[in-house]
Amino acid sequence: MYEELNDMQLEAVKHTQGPLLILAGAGSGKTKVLTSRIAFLIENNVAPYRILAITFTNKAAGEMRERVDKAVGYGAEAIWVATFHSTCVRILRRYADRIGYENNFTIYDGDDQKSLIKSILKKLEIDTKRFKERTFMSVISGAKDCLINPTQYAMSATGDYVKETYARVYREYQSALKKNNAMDFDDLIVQTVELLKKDEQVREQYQERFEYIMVDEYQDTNTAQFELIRLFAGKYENLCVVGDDDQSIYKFRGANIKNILNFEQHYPGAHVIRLEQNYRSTQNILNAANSVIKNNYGRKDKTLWTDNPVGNKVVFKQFENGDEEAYFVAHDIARNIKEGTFSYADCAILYRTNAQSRLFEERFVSENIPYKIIGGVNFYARKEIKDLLSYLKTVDNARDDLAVQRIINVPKRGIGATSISRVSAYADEHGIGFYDALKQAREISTLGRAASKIEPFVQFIQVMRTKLLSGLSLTELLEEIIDQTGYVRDLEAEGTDEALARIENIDELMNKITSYEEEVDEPTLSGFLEEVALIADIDNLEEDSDYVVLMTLHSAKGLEFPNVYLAGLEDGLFPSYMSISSGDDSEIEEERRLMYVGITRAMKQLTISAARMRMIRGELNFARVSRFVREIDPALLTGTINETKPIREQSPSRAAKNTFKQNSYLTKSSPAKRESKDFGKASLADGQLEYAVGDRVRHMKFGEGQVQEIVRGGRDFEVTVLFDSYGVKKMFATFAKLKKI
DNA sequence: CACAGGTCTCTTTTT
DNA sequence: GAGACCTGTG
Repeated sequence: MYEELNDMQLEAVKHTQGPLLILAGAGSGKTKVLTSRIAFLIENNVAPYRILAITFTNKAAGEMRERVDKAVGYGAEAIWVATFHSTCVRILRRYADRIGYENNFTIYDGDDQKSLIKSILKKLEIDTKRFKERTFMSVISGAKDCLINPTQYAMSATGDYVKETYARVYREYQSALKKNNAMDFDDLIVQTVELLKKDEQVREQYQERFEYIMVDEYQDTNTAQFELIRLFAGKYENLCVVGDDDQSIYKFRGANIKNILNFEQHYPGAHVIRLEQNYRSTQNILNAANSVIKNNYGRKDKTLWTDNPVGNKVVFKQFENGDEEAYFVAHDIARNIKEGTFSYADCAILYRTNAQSRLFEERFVSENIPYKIIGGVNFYARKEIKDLLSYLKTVDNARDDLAVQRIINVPKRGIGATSISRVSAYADEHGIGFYDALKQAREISTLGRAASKIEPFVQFIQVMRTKLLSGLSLTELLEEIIDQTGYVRDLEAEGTDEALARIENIDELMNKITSYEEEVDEPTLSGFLEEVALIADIDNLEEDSDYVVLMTLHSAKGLEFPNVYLAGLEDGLFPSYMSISSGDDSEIEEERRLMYVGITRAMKQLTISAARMRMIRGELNFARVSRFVREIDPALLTGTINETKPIREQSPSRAAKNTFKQNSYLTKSSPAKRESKDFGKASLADGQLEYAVGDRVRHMKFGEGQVQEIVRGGRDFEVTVLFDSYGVKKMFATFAKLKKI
């Protein structure tokens, strides 16, 4: 197998001792190197169980597992191939009791975190108008990514009211987690680090065990993960990390690009190998990627090249709006299928935001193109799935207060918010869990008659437990729950498309639990719940089915497709408005890396598209073609960028005018129409607002601009403003809070 | 306590 | 345009 490797790859495979940094450009065969390296280690008599290979996604782990199994054969199953999170879960399931948790702790997903925070804000009487849950979540997550605990955070926050509030919530949040015997995603890493630092015995055990460590996508590690790896590798330091600083796209999640840029400082004497030959893309595609990424500063110097054919030029298309864009992509795919150039599964549509998937989905449905959307709402985050999982969790151990509270009134049992908070208060008072308090419902004096409504619920859970203990299978248990609660029956009665989709999801859950029972030697309810807790949508991408895949650029990292469409290449969407308005070049650079990732997913054909107008959050936005498209060497592109002038000088296209008409927007040049439509009220409107057509105004976000038109809408005035820096925006007067200047 | 209807806000990106 | 939140009614 080694003869397939080029010199650099071979060197990386054979360099097994000491720290090694492999800078692997996109499509340079890094997975092949990693798997070959594992095979090589084993051939050289390294015990399989002393090898650890860490990835970010289950999909990547699964892929590597498969390839390792193939390359190694006997003993491969002993190699530890896993994601950061599942690695940590595995360790914590054994030793969490040494840091004050029980080993059967539950794992909270984003939804759970959110509701926990919500209840904390209520408890601390924090004004949710001024402070948003989201902010707390990201502050806490950010702190954890950097291994800052509540006490440390509080110390750095003194004197700053806002930060002190964050600190209070963080502290409360963390102690609530502990009380619930729960960890959030970040905790899985943080607590493992904590465990390894505190407990010498555990640390030494794993340091001894992990003689050889490999980390994939190293550019995306955050400080906590860096520390985790450092601890793991503490004894042998046979640490091989693979990454590409040009593909670092998770800064918002705490990824610290310095981990890879400064690897040689962290590990003096580290050997560095560059993999610069690309085996994936055509020359045109690769050159397009190179011409974009070279605009970034502070990169590790490298130039990707390929022996592959030159290939077709990159196609650039510009459309009036998002509908037309989706229409084109659908028909382009249909054409490729018809001509036999590509199969559906060869095609992928990549975009910056999940919201963009909708237009494509609608179009694909009407054109009968099979598709699959990855991401958006995770399967296991869907309401119906979370409800049923909450039942399972409650039957399993009921330690998860959130799960119990979620389902206590699903279906309706007449137990409302008031009763729940009374039970909660009682539980707090007596230092017991929520479910235990439910069991004693009769003792809770404040409940009154509501107690009688709670009893059947508790009874139901207890019966399920008994049945499970007496040998009911997991599939049967779930069936019983669905049956007894009437969950599916209610949905059937509803009969809407949405309800039917939910039933399909429930069927899917049944399939998953059944296949879990078939695949695992000793299936347990806890085991199933645990497996499910760490699954992301991308992991469910099935290779053998034939459908077009739609996903965000972030989800696409690590994947490749013969025919790729990059959609929505507009300034303000990609790069995002946030990154442009931050004025921080490093944010644009991160977006540019995302563009680089997107381009390099394509093997044979790449199509880039943009729309002049797009509805974003109910607002019609005009945008110029993304700066990233301009950065591509024009010699590599077909199609021209039809927009050399800034947006403010261009008149709306025909299609744009049509849209205006549909939305009853009138052009400035036809006051007569406005009169007839609004019976002269428009001029009254101009008088009521402090500004009129032609005035200069200021907007909080968009800065200064000129009012183009004011039209009376349903209950408000719709104002169209030409902003100096952001082009034309339409907005409601009460919402926009424009100030005349 | 449940439900319907209205209002307000808003996300890039996710393990 | 969707989802969370609030309010009023039965």
